[in-house]
Amino acid sequence: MKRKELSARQKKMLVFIRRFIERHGYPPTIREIGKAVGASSTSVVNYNLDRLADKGYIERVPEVSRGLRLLPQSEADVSTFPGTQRLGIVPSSATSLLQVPLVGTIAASAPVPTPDDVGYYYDTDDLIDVPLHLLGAEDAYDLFALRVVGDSMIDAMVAEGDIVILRRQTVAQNGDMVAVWLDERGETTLKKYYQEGEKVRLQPANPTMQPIYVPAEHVHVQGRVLAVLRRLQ
Amino acid sequence: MKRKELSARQKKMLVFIRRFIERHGYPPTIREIGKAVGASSTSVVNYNLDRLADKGYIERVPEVSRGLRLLPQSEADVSTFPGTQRLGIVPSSATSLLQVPLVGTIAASAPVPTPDDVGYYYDTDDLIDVPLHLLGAEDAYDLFALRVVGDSMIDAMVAEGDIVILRRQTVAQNGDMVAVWLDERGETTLKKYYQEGEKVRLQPANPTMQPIYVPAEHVHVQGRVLAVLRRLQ
DNA sequence: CTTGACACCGAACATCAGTTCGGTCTATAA
DNA sequence: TTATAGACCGAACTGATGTTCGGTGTCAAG
Repeated sequence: MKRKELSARQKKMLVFIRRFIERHGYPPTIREIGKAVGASSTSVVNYNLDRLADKGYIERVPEVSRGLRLLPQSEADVSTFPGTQRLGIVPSSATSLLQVPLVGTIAASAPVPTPDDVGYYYDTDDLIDVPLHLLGAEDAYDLFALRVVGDSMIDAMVAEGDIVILRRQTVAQNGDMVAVWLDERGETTLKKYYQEGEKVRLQPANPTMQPIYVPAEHVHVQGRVLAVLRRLQ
Repeated sequence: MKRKELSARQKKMLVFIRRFIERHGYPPTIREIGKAVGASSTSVVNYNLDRLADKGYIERVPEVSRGLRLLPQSEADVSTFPGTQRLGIVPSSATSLLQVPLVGTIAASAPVPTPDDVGYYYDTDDLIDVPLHLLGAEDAYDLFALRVVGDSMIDAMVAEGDIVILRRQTVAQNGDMVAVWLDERGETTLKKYYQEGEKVRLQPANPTMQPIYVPAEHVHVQGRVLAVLRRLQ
């Protein structure tokens, strides 16, 4: 995600999107954007939205109407985080935290709770405060937290009782720490992910421990680990 | 515009909408709401959205997909929706966040920096945001943070780059996780502390590893570990 | 018992809105 | 010159999404 220069039209679009969300509380449609910036075709807007996504300014959700979200542009620009803009809250990056729903537990013997996109999170009332700095430049969507049960994650340097913050995703980049379900073993584990041809190398975070190799079709990424919180005593 | 008398379903819907916006950056569709709250028909959702609008909780925009807007609620009202306050973004003026000075690094080969080494805490401009829930009911005095360098804390389940939050103290209770300076070895380590007669048993957090025993006079407690923060990627 | 308000259901319906594709224009490189 | 890539255009296509409407069940008032 490179933050490259924007064309005049792309800048206009970005400003319009930001204003629109502030005013309405929901993002504009492609046609609304097109009308605002004087694009004569929806495909032009679609095209430039993809460019904005390429350059890391926005994120798109395919086949979802108004499926746009602004990504934070700098550590100082937390005002683009969801929710803040509409309520006029402008926290400085150094002083804001996010509340992430604690949706269950993670253990070697059980799959990660896979909350359906709707119909799950909303009734959890257990929220974990997470400082934004722990989430890096990530956008703050699709985050959830799990409490570690048992000592089975020790080779990931994760202890019983730790809370892991994950982002729900089904694909991983090499080097990502991910929660994966291994259907052959009936096992959930936290490992670093490396695609190597037909196989996936799953590398424990503990450098003294050995990786395992699993056929790619039997590795189901459940989410990427963004942070681990441990409270002692 | 009354602000009361929400049915169970309407409450659920409201909570869901807030969460959804927080996570996605745009409001849900009628069907997404329906699925979440178990309404079998879109018309039911439509109906209850109108009720929520009547009661002043939301605003609707006709014939616009995801045309929902949450209306600001009074503090009292917001607090009746556990965890939804401020849509996840909490200013630090709330007492839920503490700023702890990052005073240096911790490595096996070096003593823990003392305040004398780094000047007075408040001169440091590197402050770590720590949610209070990670610190328990502790008093917030004499806290400091260290960044872990090297893999030497692996047996404490602490990885390179982790940030440990400590409280400055020179005595420890049995079972406390502490940072100790072992003068015989010229080494700093993180272990669980157990006084056993003339000796101290220092137990690694990793249950598969063996404790070490050190004469009490050669164990110098530097501080007690309250929390560990790990950010990945 | 009848009535009416209320909440809900199911199924259509119309249109809103993202996607795709063939094509044009322009600047730059070969 | 020709070739290529980026930006743009217009139209069609398909799925997503808000709306409407006839109907059911419940409950309390009359």
